[in-house]
Amino acid sequence: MTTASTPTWPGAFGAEPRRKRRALSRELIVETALKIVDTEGLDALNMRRVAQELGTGAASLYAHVANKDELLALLLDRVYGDLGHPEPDPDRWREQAKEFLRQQRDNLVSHGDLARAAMIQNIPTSPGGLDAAETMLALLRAGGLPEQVCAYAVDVISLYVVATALEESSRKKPGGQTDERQVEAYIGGVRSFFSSLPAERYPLIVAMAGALTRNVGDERFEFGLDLLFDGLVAQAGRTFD
Amino acid sequence: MTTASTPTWPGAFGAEPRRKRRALSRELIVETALKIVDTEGLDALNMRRVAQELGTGAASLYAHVANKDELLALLLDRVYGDLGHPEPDPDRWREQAKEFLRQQRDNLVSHGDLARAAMIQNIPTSPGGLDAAETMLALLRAGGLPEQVCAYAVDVISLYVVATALEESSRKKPGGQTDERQVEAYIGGVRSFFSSLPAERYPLIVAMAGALTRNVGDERFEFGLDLLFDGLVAQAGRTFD
DNA sequence: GCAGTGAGCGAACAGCGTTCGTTGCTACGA
DNA sequence: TCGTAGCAACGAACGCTGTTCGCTCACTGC
Repeated sequence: MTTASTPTWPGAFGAEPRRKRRALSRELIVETALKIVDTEGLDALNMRRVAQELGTGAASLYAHVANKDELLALLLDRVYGDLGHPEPDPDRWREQAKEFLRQQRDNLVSHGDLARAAMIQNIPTSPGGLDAAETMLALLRAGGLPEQVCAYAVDVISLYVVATALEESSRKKPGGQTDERQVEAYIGGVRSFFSSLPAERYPLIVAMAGALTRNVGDERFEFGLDLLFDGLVAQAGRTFD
Repeated sequence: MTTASTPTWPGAFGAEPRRKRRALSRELIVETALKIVDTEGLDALNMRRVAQELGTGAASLYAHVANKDELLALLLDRVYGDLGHPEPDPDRWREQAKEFLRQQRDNLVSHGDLARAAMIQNIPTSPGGLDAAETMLALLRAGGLPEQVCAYAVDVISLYVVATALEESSRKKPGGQTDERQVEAYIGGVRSFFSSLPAERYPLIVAMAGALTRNVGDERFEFGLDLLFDGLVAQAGRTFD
């Protein structure tokens, strides 16, 4: 059931941290799980760890959350729920859409490698995910694109955002803050790997090692966005059936 | 080490299936694992299951394979190794590239939900993956696209292929063959879910439920390919630095 | 014919998600 | 004010996972 009974909260907030019976709730569990993902990464997230953080046992969580998959879905829903939903303006739809997607990506990368969970869950079924899809569809429709083009496009685009977020997050240790040194070291490692390959077999990869690992701010992400929207506009005249 | 010592193969092929000491090898293990993924899906793949299939224990596999991650990498490498690599023709580069990507996708979807493993492994480091990247780069360069555009594009494109394969495979039960009935049932379920949503909050999703779940052959995949290549050509004039 | 080497292997470990049966607090009715 | 019903919380356990540890023993080179 989605409606958890309202949690009782006896006494002042945080007054008795070690009272025997803590007041658990979906929200508290999701909050705690998100904190773990933020600081230690998705791999460190397990039911026992969440329970430990709440000073209880894993079994207690199952009164509020069906299973780990549902917990992950709730995490994603929470992250997608943090998005602002602009009013579509036909004159600015493209920039609005790009801004919306930037926000979506930033939200994801700010929560460790949570994007990895989003990658598996391909079709949005949670309120937050549906809200995001609805907003994106509205922006595309505001651009005057045909219905079927919008339908196909919304899939490709959100896929790109999630995948980019995943790639971005994989460059950072689960530690947390954007240590520029860390990212640079990772990129450098990949570049030297490409450079070290046999040039007879991989001439282009070797020659383009620099271009392939270029990492200047959000240039890569922005390139993909422009590519997608240019392609989208070019496909606008396409007919179906 | 990548060079496994040449496996001894005593007697005729399959002559003594129940001799005490089986001749294991990387190839045999990979082959067996791939068979399991094909027939039962990626979730059913574990070391004990592979060992059981080979009539031995899980521990025996670790003499040939470092760990499960390496096994997955080997599986992916094998699948990517099955690709044909066309000679780039500047007059036909776009159609060649599209055909190459279709092949890539078909290879992936023909092996259950193996694409899920490919999704995590973002940067190709195995011979097969590098071969695919090299070929794709050659095709893009044959199109006369700038170096940095090719570098960014090869990432976005291969991402799209893998993600599409993943989505496709998630529509089938691990059972195996493309049961059209099954896919239709899945799609229908998603469509009716979209239709059943509250129209006040999700007007576009409800109205476009049909378009969003349209599944006519490879139209969806081809749409994405055309979108990407149109966008790519549009981005060709872009300058960097 | 024999010693030595290393693959094969059973057993075990630590960790995972999840379930079971019990406990004990809390809110409510008598 | 007391008793009790209901249910969240909980410890322990189950079955599964990937992986490691030594022992065994068949094959190889001498």
